Amino acid sequence: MLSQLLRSRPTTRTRLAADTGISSATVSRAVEHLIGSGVIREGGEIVAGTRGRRAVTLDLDGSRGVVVGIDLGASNTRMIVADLVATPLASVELPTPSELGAVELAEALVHTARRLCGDRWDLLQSVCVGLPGAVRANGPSVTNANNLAQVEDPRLLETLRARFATHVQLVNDADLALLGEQRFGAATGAPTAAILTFGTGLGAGIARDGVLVQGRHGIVGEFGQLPVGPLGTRLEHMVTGPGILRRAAESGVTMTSPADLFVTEPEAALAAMRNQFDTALVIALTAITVACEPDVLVLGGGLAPSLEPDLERYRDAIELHVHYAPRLALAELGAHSGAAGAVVVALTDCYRRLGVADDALGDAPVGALLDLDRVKAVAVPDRP
Amino acid sequence: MLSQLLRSRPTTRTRLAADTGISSATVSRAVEHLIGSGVIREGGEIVAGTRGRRAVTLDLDGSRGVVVGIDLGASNTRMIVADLVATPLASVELPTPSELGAVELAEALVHTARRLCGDRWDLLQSVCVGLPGAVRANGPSVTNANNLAQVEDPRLLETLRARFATHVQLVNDADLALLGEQRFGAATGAPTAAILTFGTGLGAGIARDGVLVQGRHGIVGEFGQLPVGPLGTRLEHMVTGPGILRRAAESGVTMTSPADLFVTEPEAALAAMRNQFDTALVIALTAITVACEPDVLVLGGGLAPSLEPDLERYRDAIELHVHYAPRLALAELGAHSGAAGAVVVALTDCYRRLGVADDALGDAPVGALLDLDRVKAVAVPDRP
DNA sequence: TGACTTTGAGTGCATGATGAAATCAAATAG
DNA sequence: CTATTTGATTTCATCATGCACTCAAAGTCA
Repeated sequence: MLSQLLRSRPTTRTRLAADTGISSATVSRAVEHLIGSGVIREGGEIVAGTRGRRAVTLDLDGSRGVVVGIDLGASNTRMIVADLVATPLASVELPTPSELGAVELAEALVHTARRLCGDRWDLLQSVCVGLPGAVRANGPSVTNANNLAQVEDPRLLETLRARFATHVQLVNDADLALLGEQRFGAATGAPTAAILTFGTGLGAGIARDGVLVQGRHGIVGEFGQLPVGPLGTRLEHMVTGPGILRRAAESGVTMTSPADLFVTEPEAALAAMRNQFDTALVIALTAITVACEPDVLVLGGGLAPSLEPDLERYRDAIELHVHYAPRLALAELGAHSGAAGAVVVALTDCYRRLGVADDALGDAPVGALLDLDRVKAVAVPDRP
Repeated sequence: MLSQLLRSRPTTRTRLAADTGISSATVSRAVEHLIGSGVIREGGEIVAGTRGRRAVTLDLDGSRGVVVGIDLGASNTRMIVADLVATPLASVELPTPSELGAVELAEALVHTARRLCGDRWDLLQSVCVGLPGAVRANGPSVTNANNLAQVEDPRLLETLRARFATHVQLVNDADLALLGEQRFGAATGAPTAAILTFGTGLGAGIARDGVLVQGRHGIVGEFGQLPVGPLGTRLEHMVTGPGILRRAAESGVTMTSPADLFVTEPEAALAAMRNQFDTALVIALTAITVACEPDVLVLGGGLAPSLEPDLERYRDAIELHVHYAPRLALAELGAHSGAAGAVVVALTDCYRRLGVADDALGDAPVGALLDLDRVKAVAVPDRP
């Protein structure tokens, strides 16, 4: 019932009846009940040019609660506060206080969230935090967080839960970025999609039928660990910044930034390195393709924009190997995809508690597009 | 309702009521209806030593229909006829008539099935055929069937459907082998599992939460196509029979069978080849692990038994790379896993039509274990 | 052996959800 | 201003459900 409302929001009683196959009588009664309990709200009437009585639009009452989405990156942290229909209310971007321990870090996050929420703090329904590590289902606990070790400390989650006093979920940051792009960015309309992020390490996320594929040990998507290079070099070291720079140094190539690899007319030594990069990248892309056959494969992270001119070439290479290639696309939300994805997860949590059927939770638009301009518009200064 | 019956078959009215939370009154009424329509049957009473009236056991009436599972391999074809509770009724193994065209091949299969079914032919409810190729969801059509090209001809499916006059499904053979092992073999109790089969080519199948992961283009699991070797050699060529023999010939190593690679004390040249094999295999295993994080990874196909002494070593290698490794297990059903999986798919199709909820279809035991001895016991000669 | 206890299965009745059809409401077309 | 169209609500009959009770069939114990 609510499920269909989410799918085609905003809608009307008549459309709900038609879409669900439930009789209009029952729909009316159910809607009456939902309005009574404050979940749904009647909106303005449609200005339709047709004859007959005008339908009353129905929508979730977004103002009944807020959620917080946090992307806790190795260097920067982004946070978005949104209402229950995904309207961004406030956002902030600040350097991650990586010098802090787990408890202090958690308290700093809560403090910032409190500032962003303002007088809506009491309406907080759910919080999701993305972090650069593997999230195991037991607890959950975090492992493999090489770039921000303190998030492996279980007291981080304990403190967050205690101070936020609501549901708090931890999720891998690449998974969140994928969710963000799926709902608001490059992978909209692609229920099965994957992402590959070139950050400090190589991250990947997979979603099938609108649901994240998250193993119990959180290692789904760790394609960076594949020992595909000569001497068992990990794939990760061949396509991410630090690895590229190290390999350049070993080969005696001067390189100030990994982006140098993508100049249009490279010298021989650089071209050889670029070749190795391409080979490794195609392996990663092919591996993801055969792992889940995504409709769209999103490329994100700092290096991704440099790859734009060659997307078609990569796509052809994949197709050559497996006779199919997903659409390759650059991340559209950029640095905000993680926090946007965190908002999606937090909203999904809210919707589940409202009784929305599981199969509808993964469905395409949770609501208004979370548009970037608006996120920026509601940005507040780092320190008050 | 039926769903729970499948989960704990055979059961009683009282247990059904307890398990589902539905009142015993409703359960009684529903069971009455199901018995009336012939789906369910009352069995012998439980001999329980407890006081009180004895419960009447309920079970699916398996004799109301039969299904046919076919594994159409490049060299051999296996077929199992089973009743609706997965009791094997007849089986046969015969060389694949690969010289035939698509239509003739289909008719030969139907002919054999007819012979196996005997007077139960009219009870045929569903047929599933496994074949060595990628099955696309549109149609479905078949691609990448290098080892049995005629199955790509759409007339194969047309003819099968026309002659069988029931539902006929085509599924990738590795996927079926996985299903077979999941229900009856090495991966029982592991709802998310994967298989890697070393046949003429390298096949793989993935199931998550008891459901096969089948992309629309059927290329999920094509890890054999990863270009991980030197000069872009495909993974497949480094771990399967033909590739091994060719590489041996190139290196000047005499090898009569790929199994020679696994002798205990190899010469230097052979050891080097074995090393390459191991490296490639670990890449494949790691790729599957990060693709879906299976609880069990089953190894099947002709070469699999040779790997037994080294399973622990491979497992350690995976764990080294991604800090988690699935249990590695050899296929238990051997050559029968594909046909057994085909029976599972055909049964699932029947159950779905009976109205069993989707989430119960993937649940562990569809019924009596399809035990191998019994399959062999009901084997009929190749030609009558 | 026969009354009692225990457990399973079926039945009467009240309840509540549902949908078809009728009714009320609000708009436009002519 | 009336007819028509479309949306929302109400009426009423139907049906599935669960509670409580009864019937059935077994063992227990005096």
